[in-house]
Amino acid sequence: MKRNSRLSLALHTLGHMAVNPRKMRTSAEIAEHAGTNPVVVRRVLGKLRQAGLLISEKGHAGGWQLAREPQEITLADIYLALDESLIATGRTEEPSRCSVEHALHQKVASVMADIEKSLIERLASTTIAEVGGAESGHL
Amino acid sequence: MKRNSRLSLALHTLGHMAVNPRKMRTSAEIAEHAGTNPVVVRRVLGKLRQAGLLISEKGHAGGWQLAREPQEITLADIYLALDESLIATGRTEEPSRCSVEHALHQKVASVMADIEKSLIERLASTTIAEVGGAESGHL
DNA sequence: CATCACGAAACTTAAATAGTTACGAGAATA
DNA sequence: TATTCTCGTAACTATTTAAGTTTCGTGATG
Ligand code: FES
Ligand code: FES
Repeated sequence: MKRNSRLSLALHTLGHMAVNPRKMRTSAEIAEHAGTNPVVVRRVLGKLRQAGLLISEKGHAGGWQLAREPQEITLADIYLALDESLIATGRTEEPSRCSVEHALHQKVASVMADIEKSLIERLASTTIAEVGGAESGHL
Repeated sequence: MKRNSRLSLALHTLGHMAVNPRKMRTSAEIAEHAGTNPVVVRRVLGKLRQAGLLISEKGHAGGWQLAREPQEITLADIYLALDESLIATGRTEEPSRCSVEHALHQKVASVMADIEKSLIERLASTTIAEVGGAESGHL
């Protein structure tokens, strides 16, 4: 697994959960499907839990589950829960003494903000129920 | 200097060039202003030269210069010349056997493609002449 | 022909991310 | 109550990517 895999992992996992929302999944199971490590899974899903998308329980019958109906969870919810903006705008800049740099940064930051907003709108139009759709896979 | 600084460096440099298009700048001068290394500057500007935005010349009076008028160079030109998509869509995926993953990837890739197109349109609406604008800075 | 600048290759350093190990806490089961 | 299962978290290692550096060759100028 490579870079920026957190979003992929989250989307994939919740896509499967949408197919079978009642099933309790352990991080070990999920990790095996995703070809990664249980701890990595817990790290990523932990953020989704913080955002109120997932519920986790400890102990014997423990594991992970959707916190609400699949129709009520959009791709934007997942994207925002991870707060790792795909739109990388250079970096956080200190106040530059150079006016050209400053003007540029203003312009680019403004464009990027619009673009991210538009990205979120697009993602918000699809739920995990739709994308997990007609599926009877092995997870 | 950190990550994804190539675009920043390119924009900043061309912004200054737009203010004073006749001046020949050496990579050493540019590097000093940008707080980086001449070789890094040549690497980045080299891509802009390949894209036909800049001209470089060797020798005594050598250095870098705009290949055309500042009014004819947009931020999109620069972005595209570097071809380092800010929109990181997970990664190049091998054909996945998992239909959920496949559906997800299709959806996300489609959204990302739209978003990038829209980003380029936005960037194309500003030229470096505009952003370098009313400037008499020290470069 | 000496100098200056780019071009490019090779290498080193630094940062970010994923992966791993390890252990504690809570919940169900026996 | 003891055992077992699973999450939560911290600390560490490994991998990957980008930036920075060194070095040498080439062409142009004076
Ligand atoms: S991974 Fe999507 S199915 Fe097992
Ligand atoms: S850096 Fe923009 S002015 Fe020197």
